[in-house]
Amino acid sequence: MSKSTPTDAELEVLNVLWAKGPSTVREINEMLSQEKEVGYTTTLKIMQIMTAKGLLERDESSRTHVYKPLMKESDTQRTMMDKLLNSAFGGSASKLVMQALGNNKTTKAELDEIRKFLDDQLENRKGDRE
Amino acid sequence: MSKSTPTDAELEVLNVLWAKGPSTVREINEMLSQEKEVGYTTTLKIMQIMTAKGLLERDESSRTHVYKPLMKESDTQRTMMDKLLNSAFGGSASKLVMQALGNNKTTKAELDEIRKFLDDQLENRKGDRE
DNA sequence: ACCTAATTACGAAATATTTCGTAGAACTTC
DNA sequence: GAAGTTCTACGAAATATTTCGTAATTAGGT
Repeated sequence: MSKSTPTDAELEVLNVLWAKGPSTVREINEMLSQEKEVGYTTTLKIMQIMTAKGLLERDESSRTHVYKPLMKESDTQRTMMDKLLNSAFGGSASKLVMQALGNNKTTKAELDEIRKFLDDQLENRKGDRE
Repeated sequence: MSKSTPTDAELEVLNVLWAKGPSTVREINEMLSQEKEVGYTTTLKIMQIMTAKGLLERDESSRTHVYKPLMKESDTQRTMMDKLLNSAFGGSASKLVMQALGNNKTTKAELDEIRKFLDDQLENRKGDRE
């Protein structure tokens, strides 16, 4: 049983929900409209499908339904990462990480942060099998 | 102009080509068949489409055509990384990296390798704006 | 009550992707 | 050179995703 990743349109909806918290279709559609042309019923339909799939849950107590995501952002990120890792990087996390940091305009602050994180990780492995 | 990412089926073909070098449809199909059921003409069609899209080039000098990728593996990895970065991580490479390394069973050897890489990166930024 | 605006439900078209069958050409073998 | 095998071309079905129009319902204002 491996989790499925949301489609592109679904992910856009999720991003708004994770950022703003539970929202109505209109609220989501207004956010998305700032980025691109998208009809109200298009957003509605996507969200209805997501609800049917179990990606969202909705509160129908008022006429205007309020939706919220059923998965945590970090879990979804992990699932999508794993997919990319296996499909494009042969499962090698180090290759992926180096690609992510390589030519990119990652800031020094970010690099420092990652290094700190890495030191922690290494620390926590004291005693592991090498 | 932002590059487009290959579809799942296309990526599977590319992975074989990057690993094995220029190959025939039969060779690709045999590799893919080790992983999953897939008909010969299915693989053929995918590769024909990829050629039409400019993802592959083929040598037709012999009856059995020989295909090779037109993009480097690393460029494709980067394009796919960027897409994931922007669609699921709000553009934050550090979040992505930490997600990749976090709960994962990344080996100590890999972590060491990444740290080395990171030190190089930081070294190369001496004199950058902080 | 009537009109208008907002909302949901639903079907279906449009697009993208994946799969495969069939036909015909090119090569092999006997 | 006939029969069988391997290959490409092509169309089309199957599936997945995205988009939107229309109809019905509800709420609010006048």
